[in-house]
Amino acid sequence: MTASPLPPDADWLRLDRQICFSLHAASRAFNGVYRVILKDLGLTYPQYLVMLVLWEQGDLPVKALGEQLRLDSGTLSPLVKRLEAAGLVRRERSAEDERSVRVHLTGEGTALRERALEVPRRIMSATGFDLAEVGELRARLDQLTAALDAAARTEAGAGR
Amino acid sequence: MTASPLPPDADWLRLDRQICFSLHAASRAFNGVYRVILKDLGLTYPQYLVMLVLWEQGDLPVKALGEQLRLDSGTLSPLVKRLEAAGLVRRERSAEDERSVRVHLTGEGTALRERALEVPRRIMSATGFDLAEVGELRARLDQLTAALDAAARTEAGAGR
DNA sequence: CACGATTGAGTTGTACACAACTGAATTACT
DNA sequence: AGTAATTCAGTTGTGTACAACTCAATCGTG
Repeated sequence: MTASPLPPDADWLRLDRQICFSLHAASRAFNGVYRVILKDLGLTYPQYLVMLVLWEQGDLPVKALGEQLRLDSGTLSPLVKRLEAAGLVRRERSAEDERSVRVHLTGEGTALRERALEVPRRIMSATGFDLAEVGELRARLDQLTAALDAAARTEAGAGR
Repeated sequence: MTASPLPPDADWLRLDRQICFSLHAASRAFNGVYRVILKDLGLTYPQYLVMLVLWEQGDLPVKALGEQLRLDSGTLSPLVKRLEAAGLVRRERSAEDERSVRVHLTGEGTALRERALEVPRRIMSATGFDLAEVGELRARLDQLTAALDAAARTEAGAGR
């Protein structure tokens, strides 16, 4: 059947290409700008995220880092090892719970914060957005993430 | 000096953590939902993007695929090879330009489109957004991407 | 026609991201 | 107390991303 060149569903495929491509592209573009700006600091974008959390909240177990950044140990373990190799953090087995590993900032890691302070402004200016627009976009994205996370759990078994 | 616990710049670092984390998380959440839905089709999210372009536009050289998806040959070459290994596409050296490789859909690759038609609706429902909201977000993201791309080129030499 | 520059695909090396797994430590339950 | 279930970090394997590079084919210019 269906020799029609463009079934009605084709419009949906086109739309899907557009939206998922837009998000994918935006994420990679963001990543690219951070890559350029963070090169001076010797950090990658995910490494910068980890450092931001540590600067804000101090030493944390790997587990807590993973919860805040939604990264699992498979991603975080080697990443933190690279930060350690760079001399920015130290890893220490917790005394109370031998399973847990706390990530500590070194002096060098703490000092790097001073140089990182200019990063956000450079990013903001790169987006061309003002504070309100950034806030609005962020709210939208968080809403989207929440919906997608909820759906991911449901979809796992559904769809058949 | 500066024993003050939170310099004014700290607010910017916090904001930066929020916005870049939001985008990062949204992108990964989107990826996660696609991963679940595309598992039935045996495709990853980037592979699905390639198939969408091929379904829409027919056979294309690797170069054209890369331009549309903003992926370079380092990413695309192995990806297309995996699609070929899965029997969905064929690669053929172009006759006119021996440097160029055209990616052709196989019968199996073309047939897969039928099964992919339900993907967009499942994604849409997972987002919890309606058509207008998706369109608005997409416009915002494209605007952001354009600004970031322009800035990336400028920032390369600037910032010093 | 010749030759240097450019182009298209592919390779190499590094760094995420994540599923699936391992192993050790801790907790829960009986 | 003693064992099963859980938790935390780490490892392994696959698949992107992307910079930097190679190599062959093609183009541009003299």
